[in-house]
Amino acid sequence: MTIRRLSVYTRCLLQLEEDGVKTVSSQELAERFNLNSAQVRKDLAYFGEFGVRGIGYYVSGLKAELQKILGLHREWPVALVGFGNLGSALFHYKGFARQGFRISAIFDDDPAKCNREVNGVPVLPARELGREVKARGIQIGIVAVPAESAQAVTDQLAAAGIKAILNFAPVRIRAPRDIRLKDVDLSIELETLSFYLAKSAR
Amino acid sequence: MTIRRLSVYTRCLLQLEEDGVKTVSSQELAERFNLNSAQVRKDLAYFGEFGVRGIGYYVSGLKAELQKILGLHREWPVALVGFGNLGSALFHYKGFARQGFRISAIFDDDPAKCNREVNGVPVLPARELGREVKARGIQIGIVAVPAESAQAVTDQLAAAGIKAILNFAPVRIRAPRDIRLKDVDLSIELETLSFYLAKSAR
DNA sequence: ATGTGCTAGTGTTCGTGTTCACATGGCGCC
DNA sequence: GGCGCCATGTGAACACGAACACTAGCACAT
Repeated sequence: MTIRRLSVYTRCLLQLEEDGVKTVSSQELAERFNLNSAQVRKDLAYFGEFGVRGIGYYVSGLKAELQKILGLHREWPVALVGFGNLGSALFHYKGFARQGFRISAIFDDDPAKCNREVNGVPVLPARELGREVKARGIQIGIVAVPAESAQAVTDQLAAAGIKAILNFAPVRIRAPRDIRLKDVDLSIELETLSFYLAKSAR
Repeated sequence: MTIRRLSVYTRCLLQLEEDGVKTVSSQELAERFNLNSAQVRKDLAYFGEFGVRGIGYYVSGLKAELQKILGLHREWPVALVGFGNLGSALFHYKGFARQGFRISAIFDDDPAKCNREVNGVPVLPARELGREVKARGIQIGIVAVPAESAQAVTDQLAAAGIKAILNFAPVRIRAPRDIRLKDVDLSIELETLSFYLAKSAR
């Protein structure tokens, strides 16, 4: 099953709740994402019977269920490694906090950036990574360093006992099997776009 | 067919070429991405017979073919809208330039950021978007503005005749059917990670 | 209390994408 | 020049996810 869709639904439910909508049908949800209503129902029914026949789904109830499934009912402390352009963009990105991801420590090798606080979050030298990650019980790490240092950072995170890594560096990194690793390659997205442009120009 | 994989292959071939490797087999390629070798061959054979039986694929030849298929053999001028944290991160991101994507104009509504140049690229007020995009023949736009203004920016880009949009704003935006639209939602990626963490903690 | 309408849940069908296994065909060595 | 090697290319089997169409159940009106 595609977990991504659950995230999308959750996002949508948050919006609907803000707008004061009480119930929503699978049909309505489907239309917002060009999906099939049956698919929405299957996705949701997979985890339990959240809907009410004849009515639809109660927005706040469904939201709570999905958040629980996605593990968003709690706060996740996150370590951000790399505080360059991308790192600060991610740090200031509003979307993370809204879903319960709290960047609770930033690491960077540049001494000029270290040993100060940004919005109450400490920026620390990379050598303190292991200790801090353990001390703060951090399970998620975000890698936002240049390609060259991505593998070294990953190894450090792994050694510190992190459970999941979101990698923004444009290289394939290797991590122990028990660590969930997800790559976000910004230029791959652009490349698929250019493929379609090139094709239609052909 | 998943175009994403072609991008991934290309990335790998660039690396192999740098390392001085002349030929590569589908098996070797597959191992690098935990794929099936048959799948690699199918992906590649779909566009032509690039391999040599008994040998494998010539790295530089295959790279050139894939780049052509992906439209990476040429330069794509790109418009970047939004020059906040994320915008500058994207602007400085090395990966784009390497694949032929050249950000040739930046737009922002903040007058403090406008009417100057960054690394030779002009930062212009958003109201000039339409004119500049047309004048420069820009076909690809990157939306890196807050959620609130994403739709307005999209409409402007569409009116300016842009062909493809890469959207980083965490909202679903609507664009005319003939515009290729791709969303990158940074927190969805984190959410899938938290799903697996929450599951294994269960 | 009963019927009607609406929408969730679900077995089945359908299509796409992945894997398997084999035949095909260059290349080099004898 | 012929023969064997080895990796590609590809038809067939398979699996997974998406779409359809039907059934079940709740709410509200009569």
